[in-house]
Amino acid sequence: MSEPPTRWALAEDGDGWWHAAPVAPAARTTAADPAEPADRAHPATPTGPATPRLRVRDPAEAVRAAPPGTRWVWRSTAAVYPRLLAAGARVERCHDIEDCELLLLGHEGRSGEPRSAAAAWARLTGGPVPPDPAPRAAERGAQDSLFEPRPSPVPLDALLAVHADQAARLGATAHPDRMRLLTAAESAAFLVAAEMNRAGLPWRADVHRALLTELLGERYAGGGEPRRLAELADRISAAFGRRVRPDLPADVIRAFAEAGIKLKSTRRWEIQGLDHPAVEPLLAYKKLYRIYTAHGWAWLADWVHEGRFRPEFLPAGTLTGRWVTNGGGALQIPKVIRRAVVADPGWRLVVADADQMEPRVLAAISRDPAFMEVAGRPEDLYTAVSRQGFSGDRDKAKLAVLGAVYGQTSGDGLKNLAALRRRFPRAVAYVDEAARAGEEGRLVRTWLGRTCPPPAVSGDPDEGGGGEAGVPQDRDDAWTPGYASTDTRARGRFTRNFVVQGSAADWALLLLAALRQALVGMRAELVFFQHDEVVVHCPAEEAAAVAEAIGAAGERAGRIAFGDTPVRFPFTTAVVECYADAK
DNA sequence: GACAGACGCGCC
DNA sequence: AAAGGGCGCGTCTGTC
Repeated sequence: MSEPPTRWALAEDGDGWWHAAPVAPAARTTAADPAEPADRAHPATPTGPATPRLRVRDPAEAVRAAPPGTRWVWRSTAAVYPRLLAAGARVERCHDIEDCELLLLGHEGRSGEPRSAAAAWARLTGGPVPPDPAPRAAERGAQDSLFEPRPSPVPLDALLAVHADQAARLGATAHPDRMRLLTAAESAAFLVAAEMNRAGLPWRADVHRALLTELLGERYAGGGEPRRLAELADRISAAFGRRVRPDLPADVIRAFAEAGIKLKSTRRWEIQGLDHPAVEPLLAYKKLYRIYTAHGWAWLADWVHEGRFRPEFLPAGTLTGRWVTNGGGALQIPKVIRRAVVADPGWRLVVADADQMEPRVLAAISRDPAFMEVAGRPEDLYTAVSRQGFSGDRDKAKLAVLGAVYGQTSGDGLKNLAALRRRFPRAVAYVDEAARAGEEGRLVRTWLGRTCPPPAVSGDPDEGGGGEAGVPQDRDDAWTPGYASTDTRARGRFTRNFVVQGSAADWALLLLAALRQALVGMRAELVFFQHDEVVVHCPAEEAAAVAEAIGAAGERAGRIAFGDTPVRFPFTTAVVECYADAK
């Protein structure tokens, strides 16, 4: 495909009519899906009165009228695409105006400004800029958006103008090709999310219920905690010699204090070393209580219907570009509960986990020759690192790498970090520089150009805020011996991690886009995505091809995102009937 | 009763 | 052994 795809714009007018028209080539924001080179700028072709325009009741009609492969320019994929899917109108690619606006505003250092299409249009025309509608509350189980405030409609011509403006602004970014790739990939991710929301994750409520009874015991008719939780609570009380409510941290701390043990909190790691008879039942209680409240019977009733768990996936939900889900805690499903995720009869789950994704991404973005070489070997990355100055100790090597990525400040990690720095100076310097940028109030970007917003303005406004770089602050915490305040150092840890976690998220978007494309023509469906892991539900006979496609998509994503590097992006892949069997 | 923030813990 | 990144979400707790 050398010809860039046709672009059409689609807009709703507020009276139930949809308007569609081709986009003049000069206005293309471009680029690409991961598969294709960025659309190049075209000579201006004015959209004259001769341009065909569609006015239809059903947007799916417009999709069917346009050439296959058209890139759809619309306000918001999440607002439009579910309806198209329901009408059987899948699209291949899109340009999500409001997501692109968010990315551009961030890149331009204007992250606080409203990102709606209406706001973008207002900025373009000098009108009053409407604030963004409040992020909608999770509507548990609700299927209708009847009572949501509807965003003001943006006429087709306004949409076209905003699109043209975005094309120009993309061209003015630090790395236009990367930024175009990012917007295209994230637009594709919104398509994937809508399709995943529709498909749902296969979920066996009967298996889940049996699991709950096995773990937690029967529920009593009168309500209250299930049997095993009640028994554990009794044992805890017995150990303290009085009634203690294990789900009340204050009560637990008081009870330990009465036993002569001072605690700062009731976190597991603080409790588990203690010598007290309540420790064992208390830890067991915490674990089960968590399952009971977060993924118990109530959760099942709320979230699983007709054999599917349907969380609402939301790409770009975090600052770093990771996804979040709205409701259902889909990205925190405890491992033990995954027993309930079972493929349909005759179908399989292909579960693929990218191996040590973040260190590999650090290798690629830092261009550290030694680290890239290590990340290109066909073996476990930490094992490979451990041969480089860690005398084969994989755990130490892993700790050092994670310490570098997360900003470890103490413990043995620091010593290991020094060894890492000697062997892979450029890689460590890359994250160190990101941390310094954060401490000095500068902005950092991911490889493709997603930009971290400046620090929140709450509290002292003198921190970071407006790019007064170069002066590490030292205020409000005399107790720390360091050169910078707690907040400043926290900011440094955030920006340090941002460049790695965010660039990994960049890669994951490309992975999803490439995989989605590879699955066209198969019955296989993407049903789950969690940062570095995908789950595809497919007929058993497609499983091998799907596994192959995932591996290819990962390598392709690495090549498209980071260019030609030796870094590999392998997966651990399992073809299973039950999700719990994948690990 | 509604709301906000802290806590604690699940996942990556 | 101890404390570093990103989240969602349920519960508790204090406040209005």
